[in-house]
Amino acid sequence: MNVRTRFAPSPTGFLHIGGARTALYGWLEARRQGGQFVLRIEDTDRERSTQAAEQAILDAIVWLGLSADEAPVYQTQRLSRYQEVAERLLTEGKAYYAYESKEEIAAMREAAVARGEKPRYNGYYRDRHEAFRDDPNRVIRFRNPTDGWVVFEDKVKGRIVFANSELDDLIIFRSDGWPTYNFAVVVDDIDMGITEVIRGDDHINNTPRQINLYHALNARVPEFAHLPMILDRDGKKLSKRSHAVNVMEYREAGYLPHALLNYLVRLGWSHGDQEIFSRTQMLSLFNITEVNKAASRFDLEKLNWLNQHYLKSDDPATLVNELKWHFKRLGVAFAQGPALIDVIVALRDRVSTLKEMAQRARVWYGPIREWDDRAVRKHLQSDSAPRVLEAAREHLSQVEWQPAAIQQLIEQLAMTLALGMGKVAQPLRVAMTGKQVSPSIDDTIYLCGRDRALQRIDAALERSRA
RNA sequence: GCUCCCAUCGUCUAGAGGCCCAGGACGCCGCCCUCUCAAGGCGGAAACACGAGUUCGAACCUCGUUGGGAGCGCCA
Repeated sequence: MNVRTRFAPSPTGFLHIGGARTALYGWLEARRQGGQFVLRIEDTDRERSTQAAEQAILDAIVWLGLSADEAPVYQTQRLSRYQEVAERLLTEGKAYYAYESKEEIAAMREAAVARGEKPRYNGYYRDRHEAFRDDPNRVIRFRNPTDGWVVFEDKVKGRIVFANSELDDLIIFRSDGWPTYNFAVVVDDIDMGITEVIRGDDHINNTPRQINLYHALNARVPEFAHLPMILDRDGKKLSKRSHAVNVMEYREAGYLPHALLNYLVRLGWSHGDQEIFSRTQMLSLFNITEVNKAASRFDLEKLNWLNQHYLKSDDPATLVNELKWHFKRLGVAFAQGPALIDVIVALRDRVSTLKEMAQRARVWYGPIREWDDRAVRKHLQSDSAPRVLEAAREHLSQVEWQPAAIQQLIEQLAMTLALGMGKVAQPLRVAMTGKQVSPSIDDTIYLCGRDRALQRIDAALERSRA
């Protein structure tokens, strides 16, 4: 059977990390089996849906590389279809008009709660067969079975059973003439030929109602896979407070899309002891039935590790564009300065994000922005510093401008001056960067370029005498 | 309140009755390497929520307790 999955965001905000994982799993599940992954924009909440949010979600999906196989479906463009299906249910007696006001319904709920019951609709219009009438409170409700059970085999949670007696007659068409979520989802999933519904486990409680709707429509019920939630580091629901929830904030923070994907795929799923998964490996190994049932917490430290892993192991050439993106955001004029690929190789063992890389690389593209006073005192204002700097200046003005040659020069310098490498490298390091931390000294000098390196030694000599 | 879901190191997880006095990874700690910081190498501390039951034998099966989470909208 041709497998079709979908990701169905509502355009009321950005794509958050939990949504990204849902999309990833749906994408993997469909692609692994040679099926299709499609998008549906659930924009029937016209109050809260925005064009900007929709675009932000689409952009994030593109950035992650979770491309859909077909054009997105928009619920707002399918109104006549929903009306048609609701009509059918009405004529078949499987749905009915109800005319309570919102206040009456609220009172109904309160009364139910007061009686110690679940807040539910009391079915007043269920058997009254009221005809259509032009009433601002007119809604269409689904005639849900009152007894029996709804049983389904969830692909991650296993067998789940609900008693129909726990359910009530849900509204499928609102008084404003738009369908409600549970109804639109079912009609869409049927029309789109969705075979596996993959979504957060906060939807488990909606599932029995939806299954009853499938039955009423004589449609084949798809399979369901309810994914556990992703919690923040404290085990609370993800929120702006904890850390970034917006996928695009991870790009801004310097994470690689495949690192994020690798992190997400391992959050709730595993394949033995394997931690590193390329897209291709995920595609062949992932199986939704192996996903964990329990909620998991988002751990930034592990994401950092993965991100650095890819920074270190990816072909540096493939990182050039991503680094440029971060340079632009920081306003770094990267056209004048060392080749980006050299910067990447020099820094990738030392940072865990591209943002950090871009920040640390600034010294090679512009003036030293700040001086570490401690570094200056310790390494520039030492007894040996002036000698080291002067000798280095002389030799650097002539040496072949390659890291290996520079390295050799410095080692010789240490010998000639009878100083340890620390006494030679540290003053130069502070001279080149203003700090006592940087890549290896040969790279640090090399990346400055000869002119800038010599100027910086002159400036450092000034400071060493200050 | 009612319904549903969940429960192995701090975190992500392996484990589908004996292979487990529980393995890997991140993080943490120590040592090595070293021009700084990293990276890397080596080593270490660290968990089966609790209680019954089934069984010759339980992290794995059953029941209960406790603790988390979700839902109960004319939101999705």
